[in-house]
Amino acid sequence: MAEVPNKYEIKEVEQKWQSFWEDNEIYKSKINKNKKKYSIVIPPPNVTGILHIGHILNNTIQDIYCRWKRMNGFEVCWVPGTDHAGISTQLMVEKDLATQGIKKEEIGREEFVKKVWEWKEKHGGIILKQLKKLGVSVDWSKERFTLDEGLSRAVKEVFVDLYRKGLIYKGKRIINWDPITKTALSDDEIEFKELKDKLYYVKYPILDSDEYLTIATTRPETMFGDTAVAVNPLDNRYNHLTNKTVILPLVNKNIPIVFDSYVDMDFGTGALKITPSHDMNDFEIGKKHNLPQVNILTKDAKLNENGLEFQGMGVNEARKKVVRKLKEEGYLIKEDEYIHNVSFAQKSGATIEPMVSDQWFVSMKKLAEPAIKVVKEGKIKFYPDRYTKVYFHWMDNIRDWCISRQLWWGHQIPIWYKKDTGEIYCDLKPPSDIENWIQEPDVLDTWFSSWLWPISVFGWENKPNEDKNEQLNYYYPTDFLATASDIIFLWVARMIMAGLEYRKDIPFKEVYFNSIVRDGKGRKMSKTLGNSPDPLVVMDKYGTDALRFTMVYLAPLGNDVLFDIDKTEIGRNFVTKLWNAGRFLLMNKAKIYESDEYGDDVLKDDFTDKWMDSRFNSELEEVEKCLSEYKLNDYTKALYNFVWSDFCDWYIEILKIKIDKYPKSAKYIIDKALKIYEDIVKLLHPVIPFVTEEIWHILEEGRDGKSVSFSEFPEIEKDKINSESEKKFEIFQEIVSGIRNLKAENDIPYSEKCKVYAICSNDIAEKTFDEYNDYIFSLCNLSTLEKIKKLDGDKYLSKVLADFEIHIPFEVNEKQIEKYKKEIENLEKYIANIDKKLSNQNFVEKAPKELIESERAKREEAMGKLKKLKKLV
RNA sequence: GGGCGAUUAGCUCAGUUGGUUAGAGCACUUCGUUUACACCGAAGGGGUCUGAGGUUCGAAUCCUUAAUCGCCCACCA
Repeated sequence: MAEVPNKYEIKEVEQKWQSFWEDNEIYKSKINKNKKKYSIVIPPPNVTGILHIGHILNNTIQDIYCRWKRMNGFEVCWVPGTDHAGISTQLMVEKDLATQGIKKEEIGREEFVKKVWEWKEKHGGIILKQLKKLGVSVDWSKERFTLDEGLSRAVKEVFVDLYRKGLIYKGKRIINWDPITKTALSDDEIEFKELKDKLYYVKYPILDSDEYLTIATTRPETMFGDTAVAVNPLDNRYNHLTNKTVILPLVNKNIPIVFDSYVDMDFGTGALKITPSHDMNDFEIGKKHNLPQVNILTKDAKLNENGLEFQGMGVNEARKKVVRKLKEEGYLIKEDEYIHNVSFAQKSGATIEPMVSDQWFVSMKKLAEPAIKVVKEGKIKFYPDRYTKVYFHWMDNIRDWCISRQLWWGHQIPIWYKKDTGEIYCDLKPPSDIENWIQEPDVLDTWFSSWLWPISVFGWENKPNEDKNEQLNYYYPTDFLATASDIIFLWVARMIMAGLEYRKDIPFKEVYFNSIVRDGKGRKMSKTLGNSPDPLVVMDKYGTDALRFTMVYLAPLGNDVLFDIDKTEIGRNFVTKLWNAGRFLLMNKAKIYESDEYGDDVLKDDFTDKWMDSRFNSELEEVEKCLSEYKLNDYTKALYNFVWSDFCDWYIEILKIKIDKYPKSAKYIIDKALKIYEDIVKLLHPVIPFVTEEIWHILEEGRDGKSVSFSEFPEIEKDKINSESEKKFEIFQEIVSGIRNLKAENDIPYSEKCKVYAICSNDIAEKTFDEYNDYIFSLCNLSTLEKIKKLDGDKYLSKVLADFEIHIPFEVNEKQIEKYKKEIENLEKYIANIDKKLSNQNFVEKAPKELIESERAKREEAMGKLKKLKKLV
């Protein structure tokens, strides 16, 4: 038998098993047609990112399912990998080069991309090493990267295919321009922030008239791009301005007044300046009225040659100067304080400038239709369910997806323009006479590779031959996706569309949106606040199992988790408790096995064993239910309570008495307990893999080279669930707690052995008492425990329970009398309440019979108690 | 502006289809170092469920409404 170490050496043990799992590649998955498969693809983190606390929860959830399914005999395949994260990575490298005084334009595209790859080799993949420490049971042999050869090929396949189907087009549109990274962004990559600004009222002179038309704007500096002023056709103030023209101040250009119902009469002056090149709505109005577009900004958001003397100024500087000039020339009427929303780039933080430019788009409507259908039909389920609504709302109003990015790091678009004719060529391979062509310089949005992830990771390089791709046919569709809810549109929805378009099948069956992790005060984790704990530090301090357990324990489905480092104590303490329970059982086993005084006098399963069998199987039922319904924190909570309270506080405590009392049966008693313990360890393995692996190996010799993660998950034995055993045990607990309580209330130390008389109130109490009075005696530390029919004399401390009266011979004190009185008062209130119900005609007529019966029973019980209590006062 | 979620003990949260004297963990109080565990054990105090209406024999639970907090979508210059 393996030696039982005293202390659980967290770091050492976790390190040992992590290496064992990895070195032996035990989680490598092979196609096995005889087994049901269970596959998951990891949400690929940024290749240069580092592990943060949110990753812990997300990956632990996936790991729980992989380990659980594996123990249930599934062929489990969890594919890891990373994302090239176009914008973030390019920004990072640009910044790094800047410290060396190098600008990317100086070294050119090819050299720059080389530098990014070097950066990726040097700094990339750290996050995967960190995930290894977390104990994720992924198949490392299948690791992929969104820019590796195979995935790049898949991206091209899809681009070319969509282009040929007419679903990808190039268009001059107004897009979100990020002046820092100098690229277009999709609508989903920007966010709005409330800003305190000014609303300026500027008058535009009306041609051939003394009149002015006053407009209100927050962006006077864009006036150089104005090509009209719009008013509402129903606005009586401006009826007379039909076919009139205004003179654009400073520029002295004539622009028309147009009438459009879009204009809100109640806002500002009811007159709106129209800048089609630099405002989303103005762009639409401009198109409707055939207005020209005048671009006034350079790619880094400075005024261009159209900006007169303001050319070369940044937007903010230009605004100040333009306002000053307008004031000087008498065009500025007033300025008001104004709070409005301004859009920013999520990644770079730049203020977005809407600009008109040539970009590539995916036409989404047609792709969205089947993707809406599968969710409607319940083929894909979201947890929590409310995200289906969010999904439908976005999908029903889907807009075309701007996929071109003016970056260098990413998949360059497989489009070539003929130098002389401008003819467009689109294919996987460049044209043969490449010298006559120029490739589109733009790269694709990072999500254009991510949306293929569940397909492409299985080796979908060669679409035409996909039928022969065994991996894909076996593992696709995947079974489960765990991700954060903020990428439901960016990623989840698009994967569904891509899956249906390219595999004619959903990419996953169930989507779990895990909680957002916040700090203890409910604030978002952020670098600037410095409130984001480093998971590696936490793992170091408390152990990886502890962190995993705590995160899941605290994270309810659909709500945020408030996480503090200190809270990891929950998991750490639990792991220690589990460990110590095992240590205790094994120590006893060692003692018993080396002595021969323990014979065959076997005490077959007694009431505690029957109770434990029943409880364990109910617990197992609960565990399966929680896991299949994705109630992960209930899964951990159920086991936490079961292990701590039922198994340790009651079962093991009684076991101590049992082996003392029946030494000859000790072997049987300990083995029985160890069997339950081993099953508990298995139930906990999915969430705390390290400690359970260690325990499993200590429990039995000869498990070298094996892993608990491939052992069988316990099966429910329904016939062992027995409500009578549980009821009896509850009555037993009632009297034990009652006596302890009575002692404690009266300052009788637990160590002081005292005398207790018990009167049983019913048959089942009588039976329970007779059978188990030895245990009651020991657990309460008594000198005598006697069953009586009637009490003699009146010098007792007493307690009336549901099934028992207990009495300790003692001088009665005032304090105790007060207690009785208070309890009598409570009982009277309680009974009055029931009487009120029972005397209510409506209740008696309408309530279900069982309920009325149970109310009557409750009343009777309370009355009994009351009578007995009254005797004591 | 539209939608969603939350509001239960000092704190963090459970509470299934309306029917329990409303639960847990942490914190707190008292007792306890009895040979698994002080990262422990035993016992205890503490809430009428954000406010106001309503439905019902019966509401923490259903409806209406208000307030507060949070999130998502839209982006009226």
